[in-house]
Amino acid sequence: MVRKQTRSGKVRLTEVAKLAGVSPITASRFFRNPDALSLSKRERVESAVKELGYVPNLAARALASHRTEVIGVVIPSLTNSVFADVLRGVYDSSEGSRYSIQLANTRYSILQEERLLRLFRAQKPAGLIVTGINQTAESRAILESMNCPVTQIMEIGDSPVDMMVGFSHYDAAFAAISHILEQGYRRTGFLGARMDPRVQRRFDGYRDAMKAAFLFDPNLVVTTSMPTAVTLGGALFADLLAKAPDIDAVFCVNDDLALGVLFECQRRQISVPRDLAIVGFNDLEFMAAAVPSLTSVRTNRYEMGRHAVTMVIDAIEGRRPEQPVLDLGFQLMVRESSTPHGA
Amino acid sequence: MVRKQTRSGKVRLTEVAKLAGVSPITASRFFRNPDALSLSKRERVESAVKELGYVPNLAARALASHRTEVIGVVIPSLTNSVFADVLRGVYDSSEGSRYSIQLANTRYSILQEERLLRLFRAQKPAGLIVTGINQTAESRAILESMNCPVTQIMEIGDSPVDMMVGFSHYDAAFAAISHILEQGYRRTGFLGARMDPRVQRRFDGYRDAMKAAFLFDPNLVVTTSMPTAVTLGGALFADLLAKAPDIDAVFCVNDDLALGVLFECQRRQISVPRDLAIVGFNDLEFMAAAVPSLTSVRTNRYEMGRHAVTMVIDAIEGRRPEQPVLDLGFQLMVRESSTPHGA
DNA sequence: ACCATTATTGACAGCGCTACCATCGGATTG
DNA sequence: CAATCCGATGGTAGCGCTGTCAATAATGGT
Repeated sequence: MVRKQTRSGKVRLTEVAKLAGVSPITASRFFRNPDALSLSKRERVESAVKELGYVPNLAARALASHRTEVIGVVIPSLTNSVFADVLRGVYDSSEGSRYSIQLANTRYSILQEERLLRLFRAQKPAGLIVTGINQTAESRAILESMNCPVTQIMEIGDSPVDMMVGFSHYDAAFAAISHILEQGYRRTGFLGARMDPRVQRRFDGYRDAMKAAFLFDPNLVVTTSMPTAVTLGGALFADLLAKAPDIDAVFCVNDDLALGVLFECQRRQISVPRDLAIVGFNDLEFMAAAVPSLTSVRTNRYEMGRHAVTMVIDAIEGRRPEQPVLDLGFQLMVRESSTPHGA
Repeated sequence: MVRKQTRSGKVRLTEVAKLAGVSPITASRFFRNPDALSLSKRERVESAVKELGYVPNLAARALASHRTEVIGVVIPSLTNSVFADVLRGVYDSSEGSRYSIQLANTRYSILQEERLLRLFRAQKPAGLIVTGINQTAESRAILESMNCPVTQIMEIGDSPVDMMVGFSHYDAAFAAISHILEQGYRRTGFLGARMDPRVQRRFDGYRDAMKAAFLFDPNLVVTTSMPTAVTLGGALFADLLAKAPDIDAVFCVNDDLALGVLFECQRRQISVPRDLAIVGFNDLEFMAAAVPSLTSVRTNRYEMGRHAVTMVIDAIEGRRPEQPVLDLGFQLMVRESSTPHGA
């Protein structure tokens, strides 16, 4: 029975209303605000919807209501597995809700970001999730003019456009370096790739922690604007060794680099952690499996994605969080690669 | 000047038409089929669009035209970095086109896939990209009823719904095993996680290659339905060693497992490749960086994403490829982990 | 020069839904 | 019991765009 109607062509809301014996507008309300209907009508509409296999026409809905049920997500990279985790959280949270996700990729270009935001504005999204806090002035203006909830993710800062969920990269790096220093290492190198704003803040944390111990030395720092890669970790480490042969520890801005360093050490017969400590960032799954296991800073990427969507949806539906900035923190995962005397 | 109009509110096509001195429908045609306009009108409309900062209302367009410019992409996982690469290709190809991507995640459930396809049907996408060739009968029926170009990706098979781009997982695994056997290894184990259809076909390739050499032994096979992970690679390898202590090689269905095996070998002081050969699948970036470097089967994931989108867009616009099935092949990347006597 | 044919253009009528406001009955109040 | 209010429901009028088809201008062939 269902089948026949479905096949015969489109079922409109009018048909549903007719079958349920209500006006189209009442049937419409069934979807947008079911609580406003009396129980009897609600049931009749519901069964009519089921019987006819009605599927709302989203375009018509958007046109008539001047709203969409799309949440835009702007991230800088699809390659970086960090964002894969965030996206998993985003999609997990959006499933089951009425909202769908529209993804856009800036490739780490703030101009591209501006362009994408302009595109999004034309689509009138119900909410928006953007990465980081370093938007251009124009981008911020667009965001503020959009008149929809916005969540900035990955890091937190002082002047949210609207809401934020993230953590302090500075603090995380500072904590990692403090741990290294506590273990007795003095000459800790810094390896950085793709120096985006968040990586830059990790560097600041490194620098300040080292300076606080009067151990900062520019020769210990090797960075590149190239995108990160395991191979690159080995290469940067080789550069670092050339500049500062006496290093006894390396802080890598991400785990790929750290793995590359570990492999390079194996190649050069450098004993980890005896001759060299290695600390990474993000705590990807392989860090615990490596031999020796690699210390890292765990970041709650999946939760970031989940919360970002939840916060946006809540705000869309009028339930604004009392705390617009959510700090998800980080955990220092101390493992063999930085504990020469055991953990 | 642009600014004032933009800010003042919505600019509709009517306004553009008025400024250009043409009828609204002519202005509309400027977007859908500019070649149908005379040069003078085209130029007038174009400059009016620019001057007013006109942005089309997609909802109205979709409602009036009964079409959208959305390409649906259905993949089984966001975690698996294999799909991250595919998605990169997908997004790269779609940028610059008029089409936008709508992503959906089945979590390896063909029932979820069915549900998602039903959702997509309601949205009338312009094209669709789905993963694999193992859809349910119902899913196939939906796909066929959708009346839009469909590309199946990741693998190829005999009865495409419409188009296909992928490679033979069977052949790839067969080639990998042939290489291992050529190197003189006899007892090659098989490690498999998340035995989805494509992984199953890799197993078939392994099994047949081993059988052809009269070396197949069920004790050499360890699989699990758990999702893949580096740690899991180590665990599965431990199981395998327990079942068959005399193995001299391991074929892993993906690179994460292979890396886990390598680490486990380091832990157990098993020399690779002298005591054990390791071969992975996909050729993620770290495989070349590992010590020893790890042999793998390179699959062209980024290109798969790119081609899938290109093929779908071409088909939407009436340029159907003469060859609906595109085999992107694979490359065996022979490295230290499987060449005891040097490469 | 005339007619057939093709390139351009425009008028009209919706697409399917919801915003807005009006209505109506019943509960609440003094 | 009238006045008031509120919750539930319906009528009307578009949202901004494009499909369809008719009208017109331009072109070419004889």
